[in-house]
Amino acid sequence: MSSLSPSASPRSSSGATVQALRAGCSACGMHQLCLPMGLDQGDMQRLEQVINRRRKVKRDETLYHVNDKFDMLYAIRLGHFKTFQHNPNGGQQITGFQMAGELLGMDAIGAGHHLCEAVALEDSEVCEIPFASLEDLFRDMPILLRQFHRMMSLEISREQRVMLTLGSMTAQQKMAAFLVNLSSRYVSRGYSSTRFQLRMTREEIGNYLGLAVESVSRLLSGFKKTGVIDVNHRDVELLDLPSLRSIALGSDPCA
Amino acid sequence: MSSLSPSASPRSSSGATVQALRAGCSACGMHQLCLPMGLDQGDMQRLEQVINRRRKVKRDETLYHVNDKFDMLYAIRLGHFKTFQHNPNGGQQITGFQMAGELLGMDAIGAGHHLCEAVALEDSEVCEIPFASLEDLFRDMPILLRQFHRMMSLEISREQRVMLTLGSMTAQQKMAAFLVNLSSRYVSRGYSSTRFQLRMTREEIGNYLGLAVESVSRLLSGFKKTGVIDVNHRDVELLDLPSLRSIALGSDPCA
DNA sequence: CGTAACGTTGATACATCTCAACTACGGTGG
DNA sequence: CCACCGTAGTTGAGATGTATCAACGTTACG
Repeated sequence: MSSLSPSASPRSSSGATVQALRAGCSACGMHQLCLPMGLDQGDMQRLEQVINRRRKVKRDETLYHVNDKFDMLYAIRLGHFKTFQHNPNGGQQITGFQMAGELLGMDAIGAGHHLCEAVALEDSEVCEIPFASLEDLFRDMPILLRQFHRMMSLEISREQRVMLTLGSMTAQQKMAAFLVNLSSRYVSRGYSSTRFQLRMTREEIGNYLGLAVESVSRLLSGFKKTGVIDVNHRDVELLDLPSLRSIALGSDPCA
Repeated sequence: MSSLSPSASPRSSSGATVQALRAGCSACGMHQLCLPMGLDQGDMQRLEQVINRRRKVKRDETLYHVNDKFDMLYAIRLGHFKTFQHNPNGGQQITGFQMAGELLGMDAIGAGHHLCEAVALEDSEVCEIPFASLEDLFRDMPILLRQFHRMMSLEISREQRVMLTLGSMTAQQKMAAFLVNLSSRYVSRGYSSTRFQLRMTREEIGNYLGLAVESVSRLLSGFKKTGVIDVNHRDVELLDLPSLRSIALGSDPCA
């Protein structure tokens, strides 16, 4: 593929499309969750200027590989990703599922190159944010800096919750916690808290939670049988969110 | 206890002691690992000025609790800590063991209050760094900012490695990886790569690795029997670091 | 329409936990 | 200084949650 298609030029007859492509943070539905949170109009425009382009990433396509040089952060504009580390046996350990408004690549700042791989779970779109330019903005945009620190910190605490899950929960608790977590993240994006589609395979869920595929399947079937959820393929409905929460907390109301 | 002992006053006949107490980052052995890494003399002094005091934390004493308001980061000057989350059953899930030169509290920036608890594993000492003052310094100390980002990022990738450990390793691999990790951290602090003291109990190791105490004990005994390590209580010697590494990677040379 | 990836369900195996008994150590008070 | 006691650690035997193996159903897609 060519690195720059002709239509990337700003002058074009189809103004609307280009506008949409050029449209930056202010027009993005994720801007209260993402890096521009809290910025005024002027600062947001300055931020938009450093985002050199938006990039479409097709399903199963890799956004970055392990050992790729780090120079960009990626803000997910649309779609879902998974990030994973390679374990020594050639397998992978998924460290997170990311959705619109979340930032990818923060783990690479320290090492200068990527330590994990990010793959799109569906056709997606990210904003490329050159980190060097972002650092320049930090100098005189303290609100932006603060939001960046917030996002890094939230990533740290997210991972701590995953450790808690992996280290001290039963399979059933893990599964319930996983569904509850997805639910709350969709809520904060304006979607239903009870109905959503799983963007990942059972195998990916199992990998993430430290469970076998078969266990994931059995657990979902079990939840369905006891009526706390309904599942058909990737479509999930959380019929009894409170019960699901209490299962996650270790008290099984249906035991 | 009184909040300020008389000897905290700068004027004192025992100049050396006071000097040591006042002495900031430049005199601290950890300064190439910690926040001041890469700063010139002047910048380091400005950083020292915002560190309002050093605080001793006795063994088993809590540095901060869950829900404590966040306003400080803590740089460990001396000693060891554990951080843990509370799991719903009243237990804890240890999310990390921290040693000198490492930063505590970064996970609280996002929420504004602490989400985990930090407890000293031995008599320790930390530098209190008011985060608001640190943010002020960031404005005109880009090198400091960069190092801060590095440290946050490294924390994210550290946690990802723990996820890999918890999610896809056998008990034996976890234990080997744990020892190898401690080893490498002691090396970068100038200590032996093969001889060190465990600062935590078997129970804490097990909790961290998602294993029962008894399993930890059996694994250590097993390693001792096959000659890859020597253990006596908290004293460990890694007799065959390469073997230990390959056990961690999944290939057991002694199987 | 065929094929491969995905998902489900059952039977069995096994890694690790749990329970239990015991030992060793370190601090404390007599 | 010694005896005591509680905590930490070890080891064994048995229980169990989850993985593994195997067979099969289902969906998506070329």
